[in-house]
Amino acid sequence: MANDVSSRLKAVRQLHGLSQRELAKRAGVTNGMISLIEHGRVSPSVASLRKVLDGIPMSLAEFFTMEPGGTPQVFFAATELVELGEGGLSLRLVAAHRPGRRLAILRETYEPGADTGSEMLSHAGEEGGVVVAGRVEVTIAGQTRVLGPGDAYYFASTMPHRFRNRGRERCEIISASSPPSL
Amino acid sequence: MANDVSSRLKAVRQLHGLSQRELAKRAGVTNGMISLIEHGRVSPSVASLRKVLDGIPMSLAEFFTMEPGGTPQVFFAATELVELGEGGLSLRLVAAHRPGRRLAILRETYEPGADTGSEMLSHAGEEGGVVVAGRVEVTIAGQTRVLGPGDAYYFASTMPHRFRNRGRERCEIISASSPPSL
DNA sequence: CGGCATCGTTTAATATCCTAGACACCCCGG
DNA sequence: CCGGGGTGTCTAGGATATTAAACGATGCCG
Repeated sequence: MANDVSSRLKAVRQLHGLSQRELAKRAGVTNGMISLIEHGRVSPSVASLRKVLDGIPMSLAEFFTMEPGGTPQVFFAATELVELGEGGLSLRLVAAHRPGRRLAILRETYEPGADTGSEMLSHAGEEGGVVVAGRVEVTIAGQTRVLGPGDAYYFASTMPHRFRNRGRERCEIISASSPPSL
Repeated sequence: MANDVSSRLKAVRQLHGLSQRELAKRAGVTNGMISLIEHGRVSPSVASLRKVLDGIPMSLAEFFTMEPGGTPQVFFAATELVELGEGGLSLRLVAAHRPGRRLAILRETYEPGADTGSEMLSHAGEEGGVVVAGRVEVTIAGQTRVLGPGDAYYFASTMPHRFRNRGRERCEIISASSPPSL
């Protein structure tokens, strides 16, 4: 019910504090049309919807991607220990209890010798991160590099990848992936 | 050129190895309509486009989000200084030069007194982050909290939000948002 | 109370989309 | 040479979206 164009548009318009007429004027369409759309009495053409969203402004991608009034909660989120890894690898997931999220944000801690495993990881989506402390050896699609504090990485998760701490001090990374791989 | 519905649909259809007629049959529309859309001679209604995409199948969000012909590269990414903020706020974006990414990963530094501004931010998508150093006052949809090292947050970006460093030391956050707000 | 502003809704006429069906083309097998 | 099956394109007419303008409801001020 909150997944169709009508509800989304109404939600988005009200969130930006615009009246039907005001939005219509900015978008260069009529107020009546906005009323009809928001009531689901018509299904606007993509061209019209784009014009309307330009008045907000918001892209079509944003519009269809956004979480419609669903349950957009506020979180001062806890980080939850997720698990695993052959010794010395610990992952803490931000907002783990929130299913349906678009993002997985992780605090990864690699003790000396920790390793994501000898067989390369590969999954859908994209991911990236920033090294906060220590050093880590990153291998992506055959290329290997050692990253230190302040260094960053970003890649399509379909590329085979592996992380190892070959140094002597603990390494910490903040990473994110979308869609969530955890 | 590759940003309108016509090019996107054609790309997506061919990527799935479907002819206009075959897609039309699966979607329950006519082949002529698909031809018209792919030529930009009409701008389909959202309802029609949804029906067409159901035949792929693909959601509207995916359709408008996807990078047509994108080449997802591997990155040991540089962080690029983005700008701004009333004094003392600096943002470093990971893989800034990669358009069409699904994620924006930021290294945010708040000098004492730095502030995202008195008028609340609000946009599509979701975002979250982890505080790496210092303290920051976060206000989301009316609720205010002070977060320190190791604390995390996560929320729908449509909620009005604001970040301020009211302490005496520099604060650093690693954050991520999807779809990218920068 | 009346007057004036805003709001969202509705209606008749017009512009646009969408369908059904024909058309032109190409390739392969008779 | 003439079918048959595939492709994408085009046109006429019915279906639907969109406009322009009127309507009723609310709130505020004199």
